[in-house]
Amino acid sequence: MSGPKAYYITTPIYYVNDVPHIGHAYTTTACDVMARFKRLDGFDVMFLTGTDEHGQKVEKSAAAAGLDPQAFTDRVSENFREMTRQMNVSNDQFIRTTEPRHLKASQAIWDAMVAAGDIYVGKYEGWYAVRDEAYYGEDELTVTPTGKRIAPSGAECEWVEEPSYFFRLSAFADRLLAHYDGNPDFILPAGKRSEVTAFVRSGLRDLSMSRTTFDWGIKVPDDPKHVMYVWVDALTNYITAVGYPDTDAEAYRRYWPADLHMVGKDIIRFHTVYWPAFLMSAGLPLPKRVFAHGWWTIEGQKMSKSLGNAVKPAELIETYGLDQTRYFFLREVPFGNDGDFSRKAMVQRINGELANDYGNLVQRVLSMVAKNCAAAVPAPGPLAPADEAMLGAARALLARVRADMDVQAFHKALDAIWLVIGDANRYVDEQAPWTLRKTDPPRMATVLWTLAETIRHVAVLTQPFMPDASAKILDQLAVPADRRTFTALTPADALVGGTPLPAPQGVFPRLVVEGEGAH
RNA sequence: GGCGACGUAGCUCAGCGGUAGAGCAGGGGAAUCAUAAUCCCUUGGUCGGGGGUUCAAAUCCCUCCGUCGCUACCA
Repeated sequence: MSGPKAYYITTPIYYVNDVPHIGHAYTTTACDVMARFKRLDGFDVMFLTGTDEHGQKVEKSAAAAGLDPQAFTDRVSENFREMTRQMNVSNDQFIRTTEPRHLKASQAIWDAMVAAGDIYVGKYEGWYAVRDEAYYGEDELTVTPTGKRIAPSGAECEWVEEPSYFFRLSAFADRLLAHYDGNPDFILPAGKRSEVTAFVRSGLRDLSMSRTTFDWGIKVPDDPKHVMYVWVDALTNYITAVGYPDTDAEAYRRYWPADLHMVGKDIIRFHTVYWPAFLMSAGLPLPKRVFAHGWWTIEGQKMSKSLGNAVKPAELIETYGLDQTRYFFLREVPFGNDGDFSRKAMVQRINGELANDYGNLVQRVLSMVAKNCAAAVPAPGPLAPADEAMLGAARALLARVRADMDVQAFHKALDAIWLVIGDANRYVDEQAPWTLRKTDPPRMATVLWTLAETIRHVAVLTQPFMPDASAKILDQLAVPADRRTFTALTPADALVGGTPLPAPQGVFPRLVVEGEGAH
């Protein structure tokens, strides 16, 4: 008994010290679209997101807030849960690295790496700025005439040594390179794979894996003075969530290795070098893919704390609408590239593509049906070549979109869908059902049915991107709730003439822009 | 410095050996079912500069200019 194929997708766990912004919402939304797509395509999906709650910064922030770290993280972790709700994200689990199960998993993978002989005791040394509580590289420092080392922040540094456990990362370079080579889609997009490969090829140094300078973290087994390097802890969340260290657990056997770790481009090394090396050491299978997406600029400017221009997801939803925002995220930029978020681009996408192309297509068709077909699905007569062509385009869409989604080419998937929407608008004009109404009503019914059936295909396929709006459209076509998966995209599930339809309602309102006004 | 990517119409980009493409923006027209939405036509580029290979180069090679990324332990 194999059942449906499993698909396990993860967001990074977000560092609770941050306030959720457009970047977090973007990553999570992309995963959500992927997860929804796979579910509709018949996969048994496990979709994980969560928060990373350990580390020195959190410890400090908690102290500054007058809370103990656990109480502090309990509070701020909620910000990210709230974001997933706001973005209508369908995650199956929300993991927190302060959960007991995660302590257990982290210590277990540590023990496994120790057992493999890949962890040893050494000392971590470097130029340390007490004021910043951070180490700096030699090349980052400026030396004063008196020989003092000054960090970029202006803090004075001193040479510090602390005992530390190390991971024998240097021993894994060849195996990592072999893995990249044998699995060309392990790191996407391809440009990122080249960077990582170049980095690994240049030689790997062993990795300091523990700290003794703060407490807020997972203790090293049998040596509680040491707290694990936060990335050991953080990365392990992906297997904690499926039951590790119980590798016989149902979820572990079903979902691990993960199909896709989605990450921002800033954390690609942790996911494509360290994490695979940890897993190799522990004797666990590697995830199938790590996809590194790009960053958003805001109105052409980098997001930064000093500029205070971070965009909050809630504001986007409030201003533009939830599905509109989700659509924009995945349509505006080739997935993997950096992109710019601007009000102008947002309005252009919403009005041009959602309101005018898609929304208006649905509206013009459904209102003709409502007025001229007794508020029921029209009954088609014999299909003309133009009708067959229209339906052929709609039915060919799934295969096209699936191929694009398989490589996270969200923008291409949407592009393909919009080509059919364009075909449909063209078909309306060519067939001119408003003329057929007077000259050939049965033919009008066939045309309107063809259009409704085309829209059914489109709406089923836009569900992962815009769940609510797509549902409204499918509601207006009276498509039963259990006939909305991709298995229904066949002639056997085509709209049936005579099915009563509700009154049509607009789905994507136009945004009225200042200065545009009504003419 | 090293490695790499990119530079194509006003904007965003596709094309990656066979005499330049899309979307949006701009201009003209058609239609009137529809959220004044739609459809058709159209203006616009010596494909960063120079050199080379080839019957033929945005497309391959060299070089120059410009932009950007990576070049490890804050997460």
